[in-house]
Amino acid sequence: MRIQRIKGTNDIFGEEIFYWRFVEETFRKVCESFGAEEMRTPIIEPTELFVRSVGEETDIVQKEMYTFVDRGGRSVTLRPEGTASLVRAFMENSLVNRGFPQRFYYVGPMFRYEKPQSGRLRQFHQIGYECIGSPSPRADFETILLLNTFLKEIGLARHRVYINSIGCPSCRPNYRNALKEYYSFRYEQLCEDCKKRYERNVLRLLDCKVDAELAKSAPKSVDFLCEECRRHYDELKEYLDSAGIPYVEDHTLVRGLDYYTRTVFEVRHEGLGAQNAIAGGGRYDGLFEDLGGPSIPALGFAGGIERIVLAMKEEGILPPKVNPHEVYVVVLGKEAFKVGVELAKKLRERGVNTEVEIMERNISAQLKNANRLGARFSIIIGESEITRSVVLLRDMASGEQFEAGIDLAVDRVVDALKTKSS
RNA sequence: GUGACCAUAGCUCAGCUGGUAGAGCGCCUGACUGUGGAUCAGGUGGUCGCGGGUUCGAAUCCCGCUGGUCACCCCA
Repeated sequence: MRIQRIKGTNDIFGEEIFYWRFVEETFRKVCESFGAEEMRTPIIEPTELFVRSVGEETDIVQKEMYTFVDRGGRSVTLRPEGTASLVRAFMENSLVNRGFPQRFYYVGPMFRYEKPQSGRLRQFHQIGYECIGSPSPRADFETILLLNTFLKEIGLARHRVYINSIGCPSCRPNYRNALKEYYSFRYEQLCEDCKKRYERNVLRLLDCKVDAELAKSAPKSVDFLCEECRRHYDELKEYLDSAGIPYVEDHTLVRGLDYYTRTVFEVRHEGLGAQNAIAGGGRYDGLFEDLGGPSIPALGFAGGIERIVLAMKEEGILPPKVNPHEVYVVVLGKEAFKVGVELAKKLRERGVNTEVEIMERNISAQLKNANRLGARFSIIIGESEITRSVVLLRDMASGEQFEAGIDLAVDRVVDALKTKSS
């Protein structure tokens, strides 16, 4: 058997690549329009980084990380998410000195050892954004606004923004106790997994699908918020309302990463199936300290490119495409090839994507190839053209063709492409 | 990690209750020896995912493995 790709990974090419480029380029554009700069961090990090940030008890750390020992005996991990790396990089490069706030975005592959299904792969790709330094709900608002703007630019319509507040270290213990009390009376009704969660992390009980009914009438985190958290949450909603950004309060929304404080949010798409969260994030005011740094408030989100692309397809959104074969240069013979190469060079300098025949085929096969590739024009160069210093210009759509001097041919093709495509 | 369904030509699939492979599309060639897209003719193409078992005989039945898909779990 031939070697095949690793389970849960994908080759991306052809039509698919245009969706990806559109998502990535739109994200870059939107982030930069909000004042964010790009950051690229290694995809491999010390295992410790994720254990301390994402949380020892989380599923990600417990069973989903690509962790191995390198040749130097160090435990390293393929990043399962982007925030930890960015925070690490922020501290390691002393970026505090640049003042606040600082907005960053990133694009790249993440790795989680899970069983693949629709919208879930072992190597998947995220676009992410982090806003560092502001404790204000205005930062939360702006971050959600940015995400919303991006999704709108992509063209998505059938998605919803869900928000919740899970409090801070001072008020969450109260809530946790209330939840424990609530579930202690219903312990026997819980599914096996939830019985374990009851001990480890009660908050997780809320997003269990088996016990969803119980979660509906469970105590809500928003009812246990301290004064500060309460004000923060209310103000965020005020800004969202004022800006006309639609959202739904979901009191069962708790995220699977331990570093979140106060605001958490998620965007779900209705056309997607089980894995319907296309983006998610929240505030992480304690993360810098958890990683041994100063206390710096921050928040951010990540979106899954694969899932966003699925959502686009679901809604019938087509990305812009690039035709790498606008012009096909048909050459008949060695001298014609030399002339064709020169002509192609001039066209490329004018920004026209041009392919020159290198298979030494007959004219019929070359035109057939040009047609298949979707060339708008073919330029035919044979011996009779060379002796008269002309080329044949063929419009592939109409089949019309005429002779032109080489320099004139370049101008005419460039003009024709310009008028047609605009 | 658990479960269900699936795995035949480059692609989409057929192959009924076991008798050692077929279609459409694609690709190549020709009709059209310097003209593509339509049509027609011909050609290329598969140790039927891998390994084992039952059988005179397995693509077809059974078991295992690998991979895919979907769901659980969790998340992007």
